[in-house]
Amino acid sequence: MEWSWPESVLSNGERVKEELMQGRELAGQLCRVFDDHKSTLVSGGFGGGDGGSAEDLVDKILGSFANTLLILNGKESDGEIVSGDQIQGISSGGSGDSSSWDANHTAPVIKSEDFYEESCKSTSTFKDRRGSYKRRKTSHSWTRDTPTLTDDGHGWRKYGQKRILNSKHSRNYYRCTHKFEQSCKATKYVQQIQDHQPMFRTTYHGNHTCRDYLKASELVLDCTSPRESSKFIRFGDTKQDHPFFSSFTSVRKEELVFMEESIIKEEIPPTSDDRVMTSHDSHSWLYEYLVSPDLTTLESSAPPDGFSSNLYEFDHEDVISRLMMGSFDLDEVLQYI
DNA sequence: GGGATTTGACCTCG
DNA sequence: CGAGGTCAAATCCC
Repeated sequence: MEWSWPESVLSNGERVKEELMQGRELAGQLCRVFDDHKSTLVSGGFGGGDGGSAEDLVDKILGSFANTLLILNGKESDGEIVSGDQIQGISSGGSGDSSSWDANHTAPVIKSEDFYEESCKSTSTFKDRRGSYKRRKTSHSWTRDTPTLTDDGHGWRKYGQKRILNSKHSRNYYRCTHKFEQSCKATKYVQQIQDHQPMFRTTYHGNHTCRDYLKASELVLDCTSPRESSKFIRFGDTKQDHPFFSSFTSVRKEELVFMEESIIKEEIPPTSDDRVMTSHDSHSWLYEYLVSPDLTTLESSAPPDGFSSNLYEFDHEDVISRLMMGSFDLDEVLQYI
């Protein structure tokens, strides 16, 4: 697999590095805040730390990541780099195939009021009219191609199926299980885009504003070691949900093992398309990140038996995608700069 | 019985 | 006007 960073990325490499380094530092601070204020955190209270309140830190961290993505997308020159305070409501930006932001979404920074405008408009006015809704025009969406229907960690309920023009396969529409109880606006639709080698394209819209209690209760934000904790953050669990990251849920080791077993049972033939992160690869990848004790030496940690070494050769879109998923290795990202 | 899925109707927007 | 997105009654399934 061969690829190269866009020129804008290379020229902004230092900025990217800077932003990511800041993000890591802030994440470390945040964990110390959590450590210091575990009891108050449970009751919903956020306390201050040596670098500011947890909320501020979250903002700053998310801001760093968002800025990084903007730089990667060459948006810095447009003056769209934002501070942590501005980051609330950022949804997407970028482009790509296997895991990408909506290409027609040209403005990656939007205000939170814009982001929630859709729900405000669509809820009451036409609620009693069947099939009525506020159709998304410039929706904040991103796609993901997988050879199998993988579990992204969220609960989804199918609410529709539609035959699409010029497409053999119908499109299945899903909404968040907690749409009504928690007013979660996240939706997605899944469509098979290949026949010979089954490939499913999942398009996500909106962010999860819900908390999946079943899964969240199983997750432990272990910040005993800042070193470890900084590499695996579940953004969806922060008090302040973030459109950038909260659509994905981190996956525990046990869940990954279960997922691996599921994949094995399905006996899905491997794909030759190395641009697409297969579910098997992604699971293994996540597993590696969870079990790898060393944040800084991913390259040196040998892949498990049976895994190709080129598992770690991915394009920058995968990096972006995994940034979105809230779990990534900083140094792995930096090696491409 | 309650939650999930199916499916045709309905609505919006390009 | 038609494609795409959503609703909700009917049905299925545990």
